[in-house]
Amino acid sequence: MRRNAPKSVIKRLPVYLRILDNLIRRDVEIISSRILSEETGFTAEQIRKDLAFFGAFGTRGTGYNTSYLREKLLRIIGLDKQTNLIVVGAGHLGKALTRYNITKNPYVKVVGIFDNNPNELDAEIEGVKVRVMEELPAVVKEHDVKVAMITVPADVAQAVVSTLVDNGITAILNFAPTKLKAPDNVYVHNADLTIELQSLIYYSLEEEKHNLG
Amino acid sequence: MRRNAPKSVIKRLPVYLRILDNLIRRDVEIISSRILSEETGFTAEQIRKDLAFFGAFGTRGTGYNTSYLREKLLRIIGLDKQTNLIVVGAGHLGKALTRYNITKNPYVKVVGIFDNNPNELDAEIEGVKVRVMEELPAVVKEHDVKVAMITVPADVAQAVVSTLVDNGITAILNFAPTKLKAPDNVYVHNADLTIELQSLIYYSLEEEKHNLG
DNA sequence: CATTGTGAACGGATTCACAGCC
DNA sequence: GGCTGTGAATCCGTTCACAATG
Repeated sequence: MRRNAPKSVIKRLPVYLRILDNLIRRDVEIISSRILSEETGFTAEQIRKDLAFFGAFGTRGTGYNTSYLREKLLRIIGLDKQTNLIVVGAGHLGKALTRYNITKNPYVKVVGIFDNNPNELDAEIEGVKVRVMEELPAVVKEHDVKVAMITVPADVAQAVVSTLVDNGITAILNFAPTKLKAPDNVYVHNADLTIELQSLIYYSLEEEKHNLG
Repeated sequence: MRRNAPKSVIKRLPVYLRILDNLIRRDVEIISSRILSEETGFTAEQIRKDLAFFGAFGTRGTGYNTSYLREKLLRIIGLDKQTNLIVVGAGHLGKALTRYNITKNPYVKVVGIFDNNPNELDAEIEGVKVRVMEELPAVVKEHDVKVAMITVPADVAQAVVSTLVDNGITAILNFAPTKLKAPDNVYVHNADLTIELQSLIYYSLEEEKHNLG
């Protein structure tokens, strides 16, 4: 196996994939790093370096075959086979995320939604029933789930993480506004909307200053 | 005015702010960078550098006064005065985000939600009525809105951006899975959940490999 | 003497410049 | 000739080490 891929590279791969999907839909068969650069906003060199990190996928003088590159990227990201995931927290955000990724992503399937609030129980979201936390281990086992999204309140998020880790989850997308502790062999990514929004406010004021000055 | 703050620093400020809020709630008056480091997972040096970028807020030998530092951070981020924002796209995600930030964030207020889907119109989310796009300019003007969140489908997102820019919006949080073009004096931040989820899948497989090997 | 604030060293990611190849 | 692939140079953020100071 090669050395670990930089995080920055991994975050760009899904962008390439999406653009390739669009290109293929429009029957474009070959694409250059320069055009990809225009579509993504990343530099052409950066795109070539990103792709070259995983292998030589292009043809010098010509460009990249869109279908071939797409296959490679699907493989690299792990989207060449079905990924099952669970959502913990069936509030508004949890429901929206469930609908979002079921409808937008053919490679990824939500196989369980969990919440201990009795108001949410037995609701069905896109055909997936909301279950109590006690049923989590069985669902995770049955569908060999490794990936979870957390949309519970901050004060219970850490307890949820422990449960997830105990049940063999290896990657967690955390929407709860709190720092989570997890073992080294579990990858936690924070997608904290409060932080995004507050940074945005900072930049809105920067722009305003700049536009005035 | 000082040089531009690195993006990485700006993304950490809201984290500090949240922890300070917690500390103040627990009547903690002084905090060291070492303790902040434990709470955030960032290194103590990094925290000191981040804060020092904006000024000398601490006391050598003692630490940082929590209330004082909180005030400073609120000021720096721009949360010392009310920020009004609008949400474009009243689908599940748009509604969830509206509820999320209204309930979680006292400094920030959603003053308008817009959608041209007649099914969504006249619905009320946390007391805010869903309006047609035609009403956007009036609402933006009335509440001096500079910040917008976009949760419309990818194929209409660029048109929405144009409308927003024309109406004086200077910062956009984009949840639509597409790259948006905007003038230099408008800050666009992509919060693309597809990308987050796909990167997560990559890491879940990395962890799995690592745990096996 | 504990802790901040900071110049210097380091490291990782991006950009440059060009060699390699169709 | 045109575009990929890549070593070298550069840039930028983090870490280190320590001087400054209440």
